[in-house]
Amino acid sequence: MTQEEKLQARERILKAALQLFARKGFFAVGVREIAAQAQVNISMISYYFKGKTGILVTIMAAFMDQTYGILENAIARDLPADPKLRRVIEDLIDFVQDNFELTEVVFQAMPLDIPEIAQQKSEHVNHIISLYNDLAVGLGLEPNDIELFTSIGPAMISIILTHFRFKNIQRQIFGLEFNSEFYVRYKQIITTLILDGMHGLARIPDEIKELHS
Amino acid sequence: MTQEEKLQARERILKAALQLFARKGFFAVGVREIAAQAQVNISMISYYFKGKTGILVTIMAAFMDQTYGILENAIARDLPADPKLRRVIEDLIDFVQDNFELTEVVFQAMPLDIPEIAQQKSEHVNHIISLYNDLAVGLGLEPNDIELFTSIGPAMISIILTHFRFKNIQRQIFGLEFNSEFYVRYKQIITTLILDGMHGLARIPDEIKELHS
Amino acid sequence: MTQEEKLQARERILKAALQLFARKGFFAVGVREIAAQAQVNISMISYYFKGKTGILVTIMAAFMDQTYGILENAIARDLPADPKLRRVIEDLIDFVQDNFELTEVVFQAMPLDIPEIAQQKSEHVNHIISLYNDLAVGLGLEPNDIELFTSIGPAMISIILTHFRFKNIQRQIFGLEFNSEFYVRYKQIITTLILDGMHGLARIPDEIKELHS
Amino acid sequence: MTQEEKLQARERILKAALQLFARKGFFAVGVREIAAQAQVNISMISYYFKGKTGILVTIMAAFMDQTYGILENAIARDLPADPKLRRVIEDLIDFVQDNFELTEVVFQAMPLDIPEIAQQKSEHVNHIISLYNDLAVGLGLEPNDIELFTSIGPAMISIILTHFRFKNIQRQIFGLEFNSEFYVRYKQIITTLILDGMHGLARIPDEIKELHS
DNA sequence: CATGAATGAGAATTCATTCAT
DNA sequence: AATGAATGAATTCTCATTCAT
Repeated sequence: MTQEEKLQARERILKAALQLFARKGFFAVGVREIAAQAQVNISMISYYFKGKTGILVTIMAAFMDQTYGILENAIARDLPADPKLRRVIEDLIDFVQDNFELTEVVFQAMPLDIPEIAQQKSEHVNHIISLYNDLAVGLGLEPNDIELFTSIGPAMISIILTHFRFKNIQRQIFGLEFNSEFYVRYKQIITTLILDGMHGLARIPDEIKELHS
Repeated sequence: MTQEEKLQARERILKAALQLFARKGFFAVGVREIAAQAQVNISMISYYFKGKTGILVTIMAAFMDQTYGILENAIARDLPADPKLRRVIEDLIDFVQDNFELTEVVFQAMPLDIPEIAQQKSEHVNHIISLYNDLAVGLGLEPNDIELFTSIGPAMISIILTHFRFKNIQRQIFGLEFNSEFYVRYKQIITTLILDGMHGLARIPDEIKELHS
Repeated sequence: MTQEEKLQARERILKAALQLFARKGFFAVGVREIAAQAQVNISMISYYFKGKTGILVTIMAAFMDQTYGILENAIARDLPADPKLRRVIEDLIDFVQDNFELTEVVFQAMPLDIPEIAQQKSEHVNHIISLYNDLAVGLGLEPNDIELFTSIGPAMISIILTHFRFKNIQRQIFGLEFNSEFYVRYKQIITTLILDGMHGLARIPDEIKELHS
Repeated sequence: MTQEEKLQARERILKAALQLFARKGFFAVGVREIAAQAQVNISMISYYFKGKTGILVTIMAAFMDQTYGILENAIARDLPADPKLRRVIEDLIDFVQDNFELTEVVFQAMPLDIPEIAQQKSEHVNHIISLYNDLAVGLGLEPNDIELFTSIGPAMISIILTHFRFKNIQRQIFGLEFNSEFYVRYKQIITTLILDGMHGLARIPDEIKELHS
């Protein structure tokens, strides 16, 4: 047990940091707080991660590793476009539900000026856009339509994430229980919202043509 | 001029804080930095706002004042459901575009543990849900379907906001110019996405019925 | 009195730092120690000097300002070479005696890797060499003989400084009192040592010629 | 080879410490840095030297051992005073050139408040003064003229050392190459400077007598 | 209204050393 | 003999705020 605990010091720090960053934001959390929650000596944070920012870098890397795997698997599936997109969305919902804190921290960090993660940020965006292109073609959208991607790309994940971000506030206000039944319906709502929305987008050019004729 | 500038000290602080909070996050910004950018003595922040958190409270209040006005006006319009929703979305896009920093700061702050703004946060959610109900009915959705609201309510605004959050990153990576032409198309994309998505949602119950028959 | 003390906070920090740096070395002294001795809040050090290294930068600048003045005055005197050099040396001894800590700190810092003072260091050396050239000519030495300068230039000041560096050790060991009588003789010893040494140097070329003939 | 390297761990620590202490000063260097440069585990420093200060004590002892040998050999030579002093100086220059880091570290440490080396420091000074007396007599100077010794004793070594201390700065500024040709001339300059200076000192009493007559 | 020096608590990090393995 | 994780004290610096002027 002691053996086991000692080996897990690094992991405990990561877990504690994830919880705290997600709840309070990266800059609002101090290393003392992380160390206390991880039941670890404060110095261990610099020892393992070379500073508070190092934890964030590690978190970003973990997020990217995991999401790429999920998305690539989903896209590789041999399915028609609609069910494939539906599966991608469902997988993403599962992922965000299972890794809400991870996702939240990353999305909080993305638009902030934190030089240490600038490179990871652009790598991530580049990676995501290549995956998006694969999906877009199947849905009748133009690939490499960067403007379209910048309009809806980040929106896809944020639609999902936002629900989880506001879960706590909504639980307090509405007294809702977000149980598994809720999430069965939630998945249906979100997949419908996105799929029908995307189909609508695919029709836009025609409508414009009609408009102009 | 000097006279005028002196009178604007409070405004300069607000403007500087808005910029910095949006770019770096509330906790990452110090009062010294705000004071420097506002070209104001540090003490003025405590003097005018009773502390750094006071600035945030003021910002939250300003956001709420403005958005309620816009939404209430939009909803009061005598229009069919679809065009009305379209106008609401367009108005929101205009608002976020014109007040990106304000919106960004508020959305950053919403899920964070900051006691001083807790009350404002729940007031805001309650207000929004009542406005949502008015719109939902017109679209054939059940009013007071809290579960549906918690699923898509926050998503609506975040779809829009996320674009603006990632604008800077995307500008750097893709070299895109987000000019007025872009935003004409952007509005069309987002309204289509949301309207078609919402219509899809309105059909769900029927599909389920068919499924069960 | 309180008035006066408050205004002197910056000066008290400088004085305390000077004493401590001279006695223990720059890196061996902590800001807490400086603040305690200066009877000043620790934060004041960052406030006035932007950090511990900032104190060193200020000290370096003060040393350079003062020594340039002295040397330029000495060199501008309308005197034959020998008495002029003698006066320069006597002025330097007076300066080091009056400003031992200042000189000691600067000479300790000169050969150390401290990036923040790198520029000051090279400015200083460049300035000194131009002053040296003026003196060299009068003594029958080649000006711009960089090799000669690098051999004896730093030695001149260190001859003087070293006495003061070892004063404390020697006082403890030999029980000497270094009073004003001592320094009258000291001046005579050092000026003789240097003048006769420099004259010897001026004769070297001839001796070499003789050697080669 | 691995075997050999392992046995040299202690030596590698000493060598690394010497380099770093000389370049950055004793207190500016941390054990981690030493261990890293020596490619040795951090604990080894405490293991072999009982702490960072232990390295300094070892360095001081090594310096004293070596210099005493050199000076005693030089003084034991059966030569007239002038050539003997010249040889002493040349031997010292050779020593400092070959052991610059050792000398630099010791001279840096001499005036600093480090209790662990206080005893070594006074032993050293006592030893040096006895050697000085032997030389002084031959040059026509009074032995046991402590005042004279305190004036010029430390100066002798510092004249030499200072050149090496400022070598790096001067190399950067003047682009000089300090090759073996330079040091042939350097030896001539320094021996002349010191010998002629010392002869001048030997004449002082006469001049004073003449002055008073 | 405005200043800016001053405060003291708290920030992150680095330190030399120890200890179980 | 050697490792490297762990410690806790100490490091420098920054924080938001206050107060006398």
